[in-house]
Amino acid sequence: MAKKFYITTAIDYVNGRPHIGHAYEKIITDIIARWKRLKGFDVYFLTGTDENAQKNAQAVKEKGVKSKDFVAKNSKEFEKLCEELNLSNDDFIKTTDSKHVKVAQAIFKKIFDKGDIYKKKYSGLYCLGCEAFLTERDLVEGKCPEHNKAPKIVEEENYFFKLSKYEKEILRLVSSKDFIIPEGFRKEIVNRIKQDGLKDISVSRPGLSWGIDVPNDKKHKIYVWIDALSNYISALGYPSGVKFKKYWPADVHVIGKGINWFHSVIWPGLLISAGVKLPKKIWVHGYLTFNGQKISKSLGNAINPSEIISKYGVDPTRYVLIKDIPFNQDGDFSEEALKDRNNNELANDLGNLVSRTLTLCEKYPYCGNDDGLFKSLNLVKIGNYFDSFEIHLALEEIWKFVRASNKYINDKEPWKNEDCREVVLYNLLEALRVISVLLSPFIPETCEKINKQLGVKAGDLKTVKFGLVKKYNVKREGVLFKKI
RNA sequence: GGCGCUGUGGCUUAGCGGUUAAAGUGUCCGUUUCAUGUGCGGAAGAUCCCCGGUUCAAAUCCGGGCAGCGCCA
Repeated sequence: MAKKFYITTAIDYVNGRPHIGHAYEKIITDIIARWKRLKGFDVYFLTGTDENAQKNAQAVKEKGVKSKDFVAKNSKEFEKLCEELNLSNDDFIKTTDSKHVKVAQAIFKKIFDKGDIYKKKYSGLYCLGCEAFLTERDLVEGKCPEHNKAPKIVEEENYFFKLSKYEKEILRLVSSKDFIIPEGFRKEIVNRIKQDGLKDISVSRPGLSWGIDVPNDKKHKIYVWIDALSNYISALGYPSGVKFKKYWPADVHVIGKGINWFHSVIWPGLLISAGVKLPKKIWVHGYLTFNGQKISKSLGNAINPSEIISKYGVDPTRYVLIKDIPFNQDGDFSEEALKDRNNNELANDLGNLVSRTLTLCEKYPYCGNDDGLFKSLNLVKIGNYFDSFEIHLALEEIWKFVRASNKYINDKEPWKNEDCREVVLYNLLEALRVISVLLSPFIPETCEKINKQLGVKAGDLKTVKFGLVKKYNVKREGVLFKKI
């Protein structure tokens, strides 16, 4: 039986439309999911939307629309984005789904029954924008620096989770080198726990009209931790669902650096208390800038990925978002970079390679043995890069083989060199077939087109070797990438 | 303020203790036509942020700065 692999993205707030940062996280997750499928894993890939956040209620208030309509409409945008990005996700969870509501409450109850949730009065400065209590030190001139609004003094009675109780276990967990990657984000968490320790956290909010009721206490709503994080198991049908039994624990949670603490500390705390197995890995990625500028609504530079995709195509969009952005850093997205990458790498290197090869193969026969082209394919290196989640380097390593293939045609000159023509053309066809398999996690639509022109079916990783396919049914069909 | 990340040719990235610091892009030159005005070859272009230290040897390790960014429940 195939080994399972469960991978998730964070769920997105639906108080606004998707931007390129959302697209980035979904794409890198999709690439890992597709790669694991190539390796023969039984993959489950989850993404979705967080619809219960207080921010949504605020947005509704500001716009004067019906909350359900607002949330449903925006959530649809995110679902549409998944299709546009050609994601291979197996499910799309919404935290307003009834199955999710039940699980969030079940988790709350489980932790409560264990004695890890208690009621306490709390007074503090509450910022509506942050949906959180702030300390005096956080304020700048008496205002929340992020939202530029004075916080209100609020006294609340809240439910608290005994996170402090699990400090030792959590510290041990995050100290493991495999749990949080890249290393820098792991250090951040470890140092913070060692330095400040863990305090109990509030897991409810009173008097809200929006969100999931605390079990047996309708005056309170479940706060974001338990609500949002439990999507990863509610989607699988916790506690008794077939999928839950099969796929949990998650192999990787893919998240942005802003929510590392919640996933690496609070989520494990909740799971330990609830007696649920822990996820194996948290993969933290950086943020995107657009033309070198931070993406924000106030700057008005939030870029709509749908527009980019419809303008340039899904694969150039996927490609450029991966190629330039390293594993442990922030990255920049610009249409200029997309244009350069599209023209130079996708169209000239890959598109032209396919085009010149197929033209020759339609004219001349091909067959023979490996004559050295495959030496430039380092599959081990590619695999290692994937294993360490350095997918931009994996892509670069695959590209070396694309370039080597172009050089190979030049050197061998099969159009005039009859002696080696048959063998060279066969080597090229095999190279294209293999390239198509290896690139399929990154640019799946293009690889389907290549397969179609070669007359082969999509292969898995076992098919990445010379000489596997003997007969091709070559049919050239237009260009793969238009120049921009 | 505490903690952390990043700083390599014009640009985007590799390298992370050991030959003349690598690749792509951009610029310039040459060359080819099977191919999408594509490909291939070559040239110019780097005080590897700064200052110290460790070492036979440092872009790479350590300390201290500077700059950009992030996290602080």
